[in-house]
Amino acid sequence: MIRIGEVAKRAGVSSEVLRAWERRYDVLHPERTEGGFRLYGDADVARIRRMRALIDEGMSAAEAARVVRGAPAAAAERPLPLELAETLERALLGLDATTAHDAIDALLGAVSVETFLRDAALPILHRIGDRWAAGEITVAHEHFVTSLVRGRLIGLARGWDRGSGRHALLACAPGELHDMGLIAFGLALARGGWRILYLGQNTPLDALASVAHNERIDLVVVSSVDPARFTAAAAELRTVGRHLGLALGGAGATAELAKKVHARLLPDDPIAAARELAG
Amino acid sequence: MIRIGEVAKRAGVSSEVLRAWERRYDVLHPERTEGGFRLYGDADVARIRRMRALIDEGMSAAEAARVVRGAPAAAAERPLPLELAETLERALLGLDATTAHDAIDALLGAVSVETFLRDAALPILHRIGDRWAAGEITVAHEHFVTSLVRGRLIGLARGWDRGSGRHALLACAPGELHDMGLIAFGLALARGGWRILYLGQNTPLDALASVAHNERIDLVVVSSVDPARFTAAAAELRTVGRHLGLALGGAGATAELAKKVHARLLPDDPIAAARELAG
DNA sequence: ACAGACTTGTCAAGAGTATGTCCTGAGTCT
DNA sequence: AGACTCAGGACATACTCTTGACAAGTCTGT
Repeated sequence: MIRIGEVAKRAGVSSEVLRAWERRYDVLHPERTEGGFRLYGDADVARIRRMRALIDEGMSAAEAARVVRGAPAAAAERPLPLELAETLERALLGLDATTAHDAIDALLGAVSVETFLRDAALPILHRIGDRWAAGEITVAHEHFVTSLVRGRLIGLARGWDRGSGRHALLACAPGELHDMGLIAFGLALARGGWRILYLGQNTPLDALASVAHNERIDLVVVSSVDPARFTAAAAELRTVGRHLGLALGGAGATAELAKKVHARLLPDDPIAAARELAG
Repeated sequence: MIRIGEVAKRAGVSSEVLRAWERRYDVLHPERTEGGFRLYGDADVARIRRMRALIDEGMSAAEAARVVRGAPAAAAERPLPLELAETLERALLGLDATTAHDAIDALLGAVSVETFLRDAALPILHRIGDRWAAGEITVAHEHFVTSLVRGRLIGLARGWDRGSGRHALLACAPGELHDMGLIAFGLALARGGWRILYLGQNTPLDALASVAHNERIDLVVVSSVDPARFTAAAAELRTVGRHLGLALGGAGATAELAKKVHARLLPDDPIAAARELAG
């Protein structure tokens, strides 16, 4: 718990503004010391940053406050409606696009995007992938599911390049086609205030550096589920890592390789990885 | 929700004009703050952009307002607003997702999905593909564009599995990753009354038959831009063609091969192909 | 071709709103 | 003791509001 001056410094606003926001809008409720000094926690700092980002985008302070107030900072995240998730999984396996879309709509209405991704979409994709590997379902099912879910995730990504936060470039390693985790990571990161430039599957790394430079990228994130894809591209990764912020993600990322190419290692879970960077 | 000045900046019109349009035509109904300030949402910005696009094309403000208000006054298919298409292409090449999305919104507001696909999306993808092949742009651009446009197309595909028409299964040949044409074809076919089951990129053919049977598929469409992908899978294609309706599409499809596997040959242009089947 | 009517973007004036900053004197923390 | 914080009123500045008017352009009928 920190006092107002320190918060102001960290969030990049004056302490007068913090007091004004608290007085005028209903966004901040810091605790108090016995003597009456405000004490802010991490969640407060996050809200303040969010306010600032929204205002930088052109929103009025009152409006930004309304938005921030409306999105209770994960304070009381509802649990995932399991029935809906099961409906979704059944619909996907039954090649029933309409029911699947309706279930996704309902899920997104019930819980946050992060929860949807972490507790529904990604586990379902994982299970379906496993069942495909085990020969329990056909490749047709796997393809149908991937295409439908990817479409929805990319739909959620609308606007993730906007804002004033740090700028991340996301790409799958060369040869890597699994991009769901990376998209989910991008969605979670965007909700943490980052701006996303998404290049997707199977991205050759030779073009990254110039793009990253032109677009003023703060962090390049490369993902792969297969360690071999990383090792095959180790030389190029090292080049990127020397000149830019670099992070490796996905099941194929190892601490050893990350160290070798001067990269940060991200946790397997995309949502946790995003939270780690945004926090 | 943003205020009038910000809207004006984003949509490229003066705030006076926005107020005048609201007063004179019945196009805009922004909410108000307690103090009486207008608050606009994203949908409003899109409408304003569309108004502007229509006016730039030569329409009178009143007429543009009627169009935007949703009165389908002129049922005749309008030609594609070239400026918007150019804006879209520039935005895609500039890695500017927000502008690209806005341009797509405006285009879809101005013309039918078929026209958008045939005269804007597919030509742009084609040109960008050519420029990539020629080394004029990096692979990063090509990936960015593909990912963004595929997301929008799949978004348009919502509901294409519904209805009571004939049922088509769409898949790219094994190894084939170019699926934009196939998606565009599916969209056009769906608007012709067909129901679509979409499996997407790189679909092994061995699973098609059982799925097609279970889902009561009337026609299987396999697409590839590379003839080699078809010849490599000729045996399996023949099996499919013997038991089911089969059609081959994409630049890789040849009359010779189609005949050999008992398949129908579709025209190169996805929209023309769909029209041929639906007609 | 031309007067008259309509269309439409722009401007103005005066009042009100929104919001970051400043001020003051007293109190708190280390 | 010195640095920081409190409340909350008061400003200054930048926007926005409404109403009404105006000028340039377009259309109409004669």
